[in-house]
Amino acid sequence: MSATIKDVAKKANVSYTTVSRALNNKYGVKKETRDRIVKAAAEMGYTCNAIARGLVKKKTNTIGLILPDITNPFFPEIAMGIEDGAHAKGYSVFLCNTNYDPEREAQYLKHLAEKRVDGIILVPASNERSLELNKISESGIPIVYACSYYLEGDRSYVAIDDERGGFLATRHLVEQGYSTIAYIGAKDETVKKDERLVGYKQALKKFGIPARDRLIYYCDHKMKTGHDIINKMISKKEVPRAIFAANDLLAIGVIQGAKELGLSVPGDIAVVGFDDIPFASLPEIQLTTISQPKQKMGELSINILLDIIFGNEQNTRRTILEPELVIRKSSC
Amino acid sequence: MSATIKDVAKKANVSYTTVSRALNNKYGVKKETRDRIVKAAAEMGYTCNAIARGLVKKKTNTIGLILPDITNPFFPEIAMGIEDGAHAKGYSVFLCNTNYDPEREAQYLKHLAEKRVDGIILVPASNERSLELNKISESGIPIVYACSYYLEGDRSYVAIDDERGGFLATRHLVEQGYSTIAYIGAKDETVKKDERLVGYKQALKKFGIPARDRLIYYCDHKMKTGHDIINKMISKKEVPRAIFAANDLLAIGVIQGAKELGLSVPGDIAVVGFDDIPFASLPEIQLTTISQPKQKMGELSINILLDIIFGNEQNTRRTILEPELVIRKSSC
DNA sequence: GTGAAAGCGCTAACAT
DNA sequence: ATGTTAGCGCTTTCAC
Repeated sequence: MSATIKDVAKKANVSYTTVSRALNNKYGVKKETRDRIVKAAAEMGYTCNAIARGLVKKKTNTIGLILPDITNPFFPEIAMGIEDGAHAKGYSVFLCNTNYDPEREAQYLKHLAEKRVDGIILVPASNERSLELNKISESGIPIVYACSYYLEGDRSYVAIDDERGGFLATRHLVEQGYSTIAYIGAKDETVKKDERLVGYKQALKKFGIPARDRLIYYCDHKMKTGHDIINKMISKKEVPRAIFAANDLLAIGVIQGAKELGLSVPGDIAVVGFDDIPFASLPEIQLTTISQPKQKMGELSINILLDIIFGNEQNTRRTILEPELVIRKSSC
Repeated sequence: MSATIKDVAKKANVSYTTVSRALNNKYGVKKETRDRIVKAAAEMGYTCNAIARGLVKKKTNTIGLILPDITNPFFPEIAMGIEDGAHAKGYSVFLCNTNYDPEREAQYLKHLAEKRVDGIILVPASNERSLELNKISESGIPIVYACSYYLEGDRSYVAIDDERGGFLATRHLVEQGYSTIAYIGAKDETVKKDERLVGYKQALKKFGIPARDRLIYYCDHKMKTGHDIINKMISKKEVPRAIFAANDLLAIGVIQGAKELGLSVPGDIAVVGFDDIPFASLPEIQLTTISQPKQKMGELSINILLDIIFGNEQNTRRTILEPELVIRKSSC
């Protein structure tokens, strides 16, 4: 189909080794020859075959980015930072959207391994450590975990202190005078506890407020879920005075549902979210939330991964960033 | 590093061709032998090298997705549909974020060609037809254009009728009794006119309202820009009674800016957007907008591309979807 | 400064 | 039903 290095060689009257050298700007090619080769290549519309190169160099200049849900505005911010950093160093990135499905995550890991990516940035779908993940780790493909961390093993990660975030959010609500504070967040029955929930409980404990199970709602991460939960609370006549939602989408869903039910926020119910997605700051929403440095997390993830790939790093670099409470109207 | 087909062959006491056959479920391998091979492969943690396979098959099971800005919630919806469809058929997708930079788009096209992707879905950064694009077209890599179309050439595309959308938006504002209607949208001095602007002018003309240049603002696609534009209007004392913004992010920025300035929407100024991103429907925003069938566009794009790749299609399939006016409070 | 030859890990004829 | 051989398009020794 498209011209190969041999075609160019023929046209320029040199061996194809020389073409390779010339096109890769290596030493030992006379300027004159090089020019002739470059010209010939351009005329033929030669495009280097990165697949063939990858096969011999055992390096594809490609990484994989596995994340749960690209339609949650939190993730595009991170993905953008990663893609940007990767592109700047000549790397391409495979986008893998797991939809929070561990099985699908495992499939992606397998595919990425087959495609011989140079590294993977993984925002896990769950806290379960899949078999596939173990295989990848053994295979030697560097993985950087983003937005999540495990303390065991020799993993590199970039995350924020979720527990601290949960604590800050809850403390803020307590300080606003609330004592009936509900928590809604993703269910996670596996090894690692949900750190945000841990922070929530910690704050309650610190202020002498008993943590009640009926105030804790496990759910998924969608806006509609937040909306539905507040409706459920109403129908059960169990509407708390304040809610800490483990992500902004849930929180915005709660606000939406509340307003539809004629409840005022924060008048009837105070809401705090988590993430600080761009829409949280809209004047119409004004969501108090725990801010994550999204861009920085993206940049750090890719930089660390590339460091590992280039061998500048041991395969373990752990970074935990500080969450920040951003106070807006939804809680005051 | 990782085991190859030859290693497996040695372990299973067969030739490596047989291993290839067995692992690819081809005919002509005794069940017994196959089982032995599969077992050996599993024990050695063999992972097929898709790079090597790609080299011989001239097929990578990989596509490229080039889009302008993944942080604009319009695009993740489309990207999700595409990624989903691709994954279902065993394809991986490269995410390429151009940030509306045609030069960067050209770079991506080149990289994707080098990586020998089987096809490309392109949401163009501009209406300019780059040299790189011509090269790709010639090279035979199938391209499906999404959210944008050109009538010349033999291109496949999936888009909505932007002109019709612009018309619907503007007509709606006219019907609400407005006659001073501003347009804000991306600047596009190139070949193809901005169809949404064309629709805007068409509607004005139809209702006998003169189109005034000073009511037309060219800008980028960011929320902050909408915010800034309304401020600029105020300081020039040129605030129109209604604004048609060519995308929702701009529109939401306008609403945000207006509220900050103490203007009520739609009381002082009516706003209509374009895209119908998920946040447009929030009770706090209630943005009247032109809805694009995002998920459908994503699905169609990938299906058409795969059809072309599989050879079920000639390399030209054009789909133009209907935009739909969604009336909410920002305009009434 | 340039060329010849080997080989990356796989698939696809062509044998047997 | 299995093995042999020849590449895919490139980089990388090792010669000259």
